[in-house]
Order: sequence, then structure tokens, then C-alpha cells
Amino acid sequence: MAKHNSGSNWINELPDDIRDIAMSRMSMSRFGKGEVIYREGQVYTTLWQVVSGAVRVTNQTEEGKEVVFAIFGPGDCFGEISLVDGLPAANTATAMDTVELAQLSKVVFDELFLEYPEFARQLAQLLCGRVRHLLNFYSDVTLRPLEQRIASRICYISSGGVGGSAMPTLEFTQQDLAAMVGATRQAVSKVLNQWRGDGIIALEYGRISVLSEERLQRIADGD
Amino acid sequence: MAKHNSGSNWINELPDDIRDIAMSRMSMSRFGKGEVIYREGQVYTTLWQVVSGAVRVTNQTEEGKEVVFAIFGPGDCFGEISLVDGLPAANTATAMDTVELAQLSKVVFDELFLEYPEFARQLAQLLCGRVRHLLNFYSDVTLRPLEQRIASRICYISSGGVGGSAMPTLEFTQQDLAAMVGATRQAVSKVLNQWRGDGIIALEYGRISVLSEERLQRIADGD
DNA sequence: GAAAATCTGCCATCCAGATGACATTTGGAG
DNA sequence: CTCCAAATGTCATCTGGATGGCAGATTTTC
Repeated sequence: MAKHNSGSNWINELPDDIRDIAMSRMSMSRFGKGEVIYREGQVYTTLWQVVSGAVRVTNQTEEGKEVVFAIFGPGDCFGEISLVDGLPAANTATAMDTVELAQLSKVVFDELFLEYPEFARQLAQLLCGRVRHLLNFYSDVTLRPLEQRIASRICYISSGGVGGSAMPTLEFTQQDLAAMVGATRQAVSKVLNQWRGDGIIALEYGRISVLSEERLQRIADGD
Repeated sequence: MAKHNSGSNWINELPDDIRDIAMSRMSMSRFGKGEVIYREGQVYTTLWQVVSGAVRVTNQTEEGKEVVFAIFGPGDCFGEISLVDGLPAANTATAMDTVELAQLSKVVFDELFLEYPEFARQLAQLLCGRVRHLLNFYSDVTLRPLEQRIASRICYISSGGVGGSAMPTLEFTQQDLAAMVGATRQAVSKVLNQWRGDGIIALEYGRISVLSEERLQRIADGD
């Protein structure tokens, strides 16, 4: 399956000259496992790009329930919403392991935005991608049963994901997957084990491997 | 309660000169009740703005289930996603009654985008608003019980909505509301009648009026 | 290597909300 | 004014998935 352009790694898709300027102006930072990169409710003026590691973007309730909006990997950008509209972040980003990030400040961002229409164009493209993903998620969670949601989410991630980095085996827990599709770990576990029995996927500690993307896709499409 | 800027009516928020150019280049059209303005799966090259009437943006399954993403009223813009990224529309827009629309073609849109950074800036702002709304919707539907979701959605719409037009009384059916919060008409009806008994809202045929926004807000916040 | 923490499989029970079915009310079309 | 389609109120029943709980497996930490 061809890797589709998720848009999350848009910096890399800018014309060479603009991309080089952007990259030359980025600074590096590093976060340890579990560290918060940005927190819901605060305003940020930075655009981040993952260099290595993985970042979880979530929302939590006081009671400890959680939604996972996205897991970003190398190449993916995030944090653009608060940067662009100046309002407090609507969610929280956490390092899933040791993470290296490149950051672009608002000052440089604004310069590039004003100077190069193509930069603005790519940003619009990125944002459209975000809207499309969320439309899908929302539509799925309200219209489709759990089994289909899990299947379609796994397909989605294993072939490009919210991030751009395609991962044939998903490197995160069943708990994370549950928080992505809006369900409990137990319910997800049950479905996954069913599929394992059918030889559609393989399960390991903290990892889900797709054996037959095709069969999974068929389940996602509602048999 | 102050009307908050939802961003959907961004054309009107452009600097005067740009706005005048945009408006002078828009053409008018009219749709009858139930007519489809754009349909899921097709590519569109038009930005629409509601002049009068109301537009429902939805997704449907073959079995007739439906999600309502937004209901747009006078001043609101819609249809920008397919216009900007050139991909097929992810949902369908339908006229809820007789609707007058102003339309801006892709050609003019692109001209303005290239010429005026402020135009691009406002577009980015609009898209950020869309992302934020959807993040909220998704988070709500996965984390909060039906009663809270209904309350928060009613508050949300009555004070600015996805569209920008604040409506103290919501001019749509319980079925529509149900399709917005991801529930059935019956479940929504039950909750609404409970609230009517408590004097929080008033119900008429095809209309929901908020009597105590404050109490509703408290329910939305989880008592 | 031992202890602590995390992840996983499984189960019995419960419940919010879906389903399906009707009767009633309302507004619009002729 | 009448008829019909659409919107609403209500109920009895069913069920997908949540809850809570526990034991075994795996990884990490010291």
C-alpha cells in the first residue's frame, strides 16, 4: 500500500528553498519519557517537529479517562493550532519515550508566513488534513460499531496514520488504541484476540502487528 | 453572554479593502428546501457564504444513520476544505429551507490568497476554529455522558455555534440535535422533557428555546 | 536477579442508551 | 378545511460495551 500524504510532515514538503530556511532556523530540544511538551489551557508560540521518538496528543478528564487524538512520529509536526490562532491549547502533548524535537518560533513562523505564500498554502493544507481526520473520527465514533472502528483505525495508522510515518506494526499499547477509538481496554482486547485467532493480526507486549491488512480493511468497511 | 467569534464568518472579518474585493467578486445562487449544495465524494472549487437560510452539513450511512457536523446560518462560510486541498468533499451540505448563497470561485480565492497574506491568515484562523470544534466534539462524545453532551451542545449553539449566528432559540428538530451529539431522537427527547419540567428550556414543534443558559451550562460542566 | 510496575487475558455483572412500536400533535400543501 | 408528512412523547425490551476485579506475563528498575 502506498504511503499517503498525511500532511503532518509538511515542513519536509515545502519547496526546497523555503524548507531550508525553515530548518536552518529551528532549534532542538529533548524530552524524557512521560514529560509534558505542552499542556492544555496554556498558549504556545512554538511549532514542533518530531525528530526521533513518539508524542501522544491527548485530552483527559479529572477521573482519569483519556482520549488520544494522535500519536506523532519522526517527521510529524504538531502544536500549530495555538501558534496560529493564539488561543490556549485544547489538548496535551506528552513524550512516549525519549523524544528529540526541532522547534520553530512564532517570530520565524510569521516571517515565513508573510514572505512566502507557498508556506501559507502548506499550512492550510496541513490544517485541512487535521479537519478531515477529525471529521472521520467523529463520524466513526457515532456511526460505527467498535469492531469496525478498531479495524479502520489500525489500518489508518499502519498505512500512514495521523502522523505521516507508516508503521506496519503499531508500537503502542491496547490501552492507547482503546483511548483512540473511544472504548475500554477490555473491549479492545477482546476484539484483538478474536482477530489474532483468525490470523489477521499478531499481538506482543506493547505492540500490534498487522498480518493481513486486506482482511482488516474488509472488517473496517463493514464486511 | 457575549457572542464569541466562531470564525465561520471570516469573510466579514477581513480588513475592509480585502473584504470589499472579495464581496464584489462573489456571485449569488439560491437553493430550495432539501436541495444538495455539495455532495460527499466530489471535488468542489467554490467557497460558499450563507446570505439567508440555514445549511446542514452531514455524513450518512447506507442504512440511513446520520451525523450532523454543523448547521450554518447567515454570514457563515463553508465548503473551504475541498476548495483548499483539492480532495473530494468529506460530507454533504443540504439546504434546510430556501437558502441564498454567495459564492467565491477558486480562481478569485487563489488570487486573494497569493496577493494578501491577511487573507491567508484569516483562512488559517478559520481552519483552526474548525479543528478546535471537532476536537471538542470528539472528546465529548468519547468522554461524557449523553446529558452533558446535549447540554453543552445547546449552550454552544445558542451562544455562537459552529456557525457564528447566535440563536437563543434553536431552529431545528430534536432529530437534528440527536444527530449532532451522536444519539437517538428518543434519548434526546427524554432528556429535553426532563429539562422542560425543570423550567430550563421550552419546547415547540421544530424549536428549542433556552430559558436558563446558566443552569444548562452547569449541567454541561457535570453539575 | 529480585522487586516493582506495566501490560495483557478473561470473566461476571451492570447499565446507558439503542431499538422498535404507537399514539398524538403540528404545520404545510392542496 | 382537509389531508398528509413530519415532529414529538412515551414505553417495554434488548444489548454493546462499561465496570471492577484478578491472575499471569513481560519489562523495567535497582
